[in-house]
Amino acid sequence: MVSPLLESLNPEQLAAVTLPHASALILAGAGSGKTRVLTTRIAWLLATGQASPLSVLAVTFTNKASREMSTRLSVLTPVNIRGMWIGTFHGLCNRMLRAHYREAGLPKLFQIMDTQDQLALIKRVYKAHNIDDERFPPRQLQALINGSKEAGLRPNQVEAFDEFSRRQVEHYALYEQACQREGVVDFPELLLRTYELLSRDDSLRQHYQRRFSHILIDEFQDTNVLQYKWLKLLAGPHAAIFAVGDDDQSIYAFRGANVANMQHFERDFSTADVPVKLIKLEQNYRSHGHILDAANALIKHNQGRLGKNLWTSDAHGEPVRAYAAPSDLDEAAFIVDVVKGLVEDNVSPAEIAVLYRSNAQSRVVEHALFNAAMPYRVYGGMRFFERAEIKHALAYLRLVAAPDDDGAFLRVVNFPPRGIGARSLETLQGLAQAQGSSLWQVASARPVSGKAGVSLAAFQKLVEAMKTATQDLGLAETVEHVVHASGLLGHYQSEKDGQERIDNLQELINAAQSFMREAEREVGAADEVVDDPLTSFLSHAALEAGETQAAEGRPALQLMTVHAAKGLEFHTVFVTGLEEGLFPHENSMSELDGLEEERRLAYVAITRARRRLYLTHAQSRMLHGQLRYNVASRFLDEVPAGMVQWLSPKHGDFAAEPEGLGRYNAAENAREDSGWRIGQSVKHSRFGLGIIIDAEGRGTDARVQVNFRDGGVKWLALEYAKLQPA
DNA sequence: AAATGTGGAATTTTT
DNA sequence: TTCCACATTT
Repeated sequence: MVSPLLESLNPEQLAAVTLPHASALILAGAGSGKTRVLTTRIAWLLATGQASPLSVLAVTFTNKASREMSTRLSVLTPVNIRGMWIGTFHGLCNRMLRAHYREAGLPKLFQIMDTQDQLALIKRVYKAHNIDDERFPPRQLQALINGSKEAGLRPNQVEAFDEFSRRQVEHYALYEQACQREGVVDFPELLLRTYELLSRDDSLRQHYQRRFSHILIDEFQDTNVLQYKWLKLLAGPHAAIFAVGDDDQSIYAFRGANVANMQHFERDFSTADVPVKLIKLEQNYRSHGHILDAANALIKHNQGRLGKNLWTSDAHGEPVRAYAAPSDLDEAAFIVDVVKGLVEDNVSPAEIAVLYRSNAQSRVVEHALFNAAMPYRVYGGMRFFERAEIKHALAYLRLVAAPDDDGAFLRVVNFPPRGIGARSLETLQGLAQAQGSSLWQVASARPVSGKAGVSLAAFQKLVEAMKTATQDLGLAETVEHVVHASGLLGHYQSEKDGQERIDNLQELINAAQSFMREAEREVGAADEVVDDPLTSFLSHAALEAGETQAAEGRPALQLMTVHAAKGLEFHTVFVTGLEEGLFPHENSMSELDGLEEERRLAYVAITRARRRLYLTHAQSRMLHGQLRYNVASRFLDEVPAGMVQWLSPKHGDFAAEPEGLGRYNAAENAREDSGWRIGQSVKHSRFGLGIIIDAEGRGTDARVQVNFRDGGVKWLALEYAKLQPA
């Protein structure tokens, strides 16, 4: 019964799956069967009787990953995986806090704030304490709060360097008071609360430590300091931690991910007699050889890797292609051309991805695709549960569940408009602040005079009526009732372009329905859901923001950032905008380890491709309303020339080939009489490689402006500067 | 309370 | 350029 499970695993995968009970670090390269190893490991533990479902805890970062793990696991094992804890860090922490809310010092119905709610709360705190939001930008405080919490620091533990940061820490403390008063928690708070709860409460900690003898973590390189501490705390003296990750795919340092956790792991989880076992999965089952060669060559330029080299038993496949476009428009046109050819060769557009470093780059490509009538889908942007109409509906639901939620109160007290203006709300907020109570309480206790007071009373009556009416209803019916009774539906019906919002509200009712169906069917939090469906649904809405777009009917070309592509794979991949300043991004240069993270990002991009890979760059690009001339990315040079087939003159040296693919405008062409032209790559004996971005003067006065890769932008007199075509 | 104007910023992002 | 938040007007 074990052997079919282990069939067709390669020796390293087999070793990882069947490791004896001890902590292990699995260095799993891109496309090396990481998820398979993780799920098979669990199935093997169950099959051999080494673990019961109750003793397994599996942690992921995204809901998608945790769903995939559950799905794949249920195929691999006959055992009912209900009872196993599989989820995201935040989901699991939420579960623990719901179960032990009293010990954690939280109200029973505490609500989870998403990032938007958090920012709104910060702004409210500012207003209540007359804090200047010019001097202290709310977003900056938000970053400080989240950064501190993710490092495990409360306000009294944050070090202040100067007057400014001292004030900021004060604001952090005020924010915490507000959270506590309103019974709301932000994302990092879920982690930190749980961590503090477990460190404080010995019997609780021991309970979980005894229970979870097997802890498995996916994407370990993405853990932050707090998550690592959390794992360390939860792993009792006898737990085996199975950490799977890839240091070369660490691309989230900017949001606190700490690759060093991988190094610390060996030190922290080795016991006196059993060292942490390290296994490398280097055989890649995704890409053809040439693609892997390029990826390996690129990532070799990084220092301080744990060290890994992907290989495949597959064919070399097609060469990696590169293309230098004169402009971003031409780059897009090139993509459209190639995609047309691929589709004719029966490659599904859904199997083709256009990757870029930043979202702003999608526009030009979208435009070209639109004009070519090619279906495409852009990932990223507004998520379902983040949409205004959805948040409004959820706010009504939150008030029904817990009326002291000021954030929810303010969001809908005058939406749809019912004549409660800013001035009456300010009075109300002043009173609440003075009495340290919620807006709801203040409004109930002291009727506000005038028309607004009447509306306010009507609003409270409305919410109370909702509560009564939905008392005995199921979740979906509750949502449906609230959507109607709140007047949201009516409001959008009378709006000219409200149809999409109405559809979304309908979709929210559907979401509630499938949420209940899911909970009844199986997995995880079922008990809590039965206990209090509404609170569970609200937590679900906060923790799982949903898809950005409904899936489209016909297959569409995939457009997304490189970050969003992590974990995915495609037949063909275009890595676009490979230009200095864009990819690697200029902002990364000033960050510690910034360039190396950009390189890892490029590595992730390349390793998404199974069969065909295009690397493109544009010599000029419209950015922030300004035409910019960029030098080709150093990453292009870091892939050895022999591995790349250039479909254009390398780095777009169009001067050497006047009949080339360039399409310069007349104004630019008119300027050239010197043998040099704008957009041309040049080499300077001292400044190195660059690109001509402007020119002026004639004859002996002629000067050109060059953007050097390493030396910035300089004006050079052609008569004296020793410029060479590069 | 909607409509219009203005200024400023514009990697990457999950929970 | 384009998007957003915020302020001012109508």
